[in-house]
Amino acid sequence: MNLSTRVRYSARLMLELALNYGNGPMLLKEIAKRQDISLGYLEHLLPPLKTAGLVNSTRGARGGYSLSKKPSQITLKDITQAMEGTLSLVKCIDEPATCSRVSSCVTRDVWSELEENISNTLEAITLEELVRRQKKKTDNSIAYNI
Amino acid sequence: MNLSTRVRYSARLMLELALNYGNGPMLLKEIAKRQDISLGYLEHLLPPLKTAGLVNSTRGARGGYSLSKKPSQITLKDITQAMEGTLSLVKCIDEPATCSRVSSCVTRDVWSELEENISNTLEAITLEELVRRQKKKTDNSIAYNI
DNA sequence: TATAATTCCTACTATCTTAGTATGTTTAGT
DNA sequence: ACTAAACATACTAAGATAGTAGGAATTATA
Repeated sequence: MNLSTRVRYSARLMLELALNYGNGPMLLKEIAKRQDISLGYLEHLLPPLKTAGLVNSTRGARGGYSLSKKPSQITLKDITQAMEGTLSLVKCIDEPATCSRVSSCVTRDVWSELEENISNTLEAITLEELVRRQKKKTDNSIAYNI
Repeated sequence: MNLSTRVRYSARLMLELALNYGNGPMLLKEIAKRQDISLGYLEHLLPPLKTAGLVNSTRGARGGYSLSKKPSQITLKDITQAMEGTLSLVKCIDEPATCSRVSSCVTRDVWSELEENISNTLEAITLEELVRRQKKKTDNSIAYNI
């Protein structure tokens, strides 16, 4: 039950885009710097996010990335699903044909319930919420430093 | 976010022990047969379950395994934790020192909340509950076949 | 039109995890 | 003694994961 680096980094990347929302395209290079993630690796994360319709890109000089929806309309579920393809915890849920025990297996049922639970939790967290939290942290930190 | 075979098989193994609860030690060979899991692989799952204090074993001829507590006192959280060592989704929660961003990282906070959620869900499901569900399924299936 | 900055694309690699097999040792009942 | 079982250890094959490298395509700007 480990969260992949792909998903974790994507969440941080999307948070940066959300923080930048409304200010035009943002450079991947800047995101890489702010989040301390290698540019080369970040580049791998964009195609799935684009395919899922979560980000827009502008090519060429002065290009960059931006959210394709308002931060309030993008959830952690969207991001996770974009990166993993599915939220499924066990194969037999998406593809029942792969296991002959499906109809009688109670463990499958509970994994399915857990998955539903996770899905709902992730869906409840929007980028807007993350931005709100991040700003709160930053403000507190500044207040501390005065 | 994939559930390992170790955890899934362990849950099925423990369910069998729960179904057999009160009838003395159960043969791993029989569990292997009933659940269609290779005996050799099942053998790997027992040591962590024993270490976690979830099962007892009797060695030698007429030996086998049995639950070391009542089915109502063993949860899926116990089993998962025994097999994975931790429920942690991301390393920075158990080991904050591994990441310098810990204090300012809001994604860490939400992963932590998700983890808490999963933990609670797993803790709410006991082997007793699984047995209850399994018997219900079996009964329905029998009723169907009459 | 040349240049520079950027996204985009593809291939490669090294490491780790996972699932599984194989082989033998120890223990205890009969 | 024999047999049936748990227990222990080592090995392997396949796949996933995280990451690097190198270049192609696109576009603003001078």
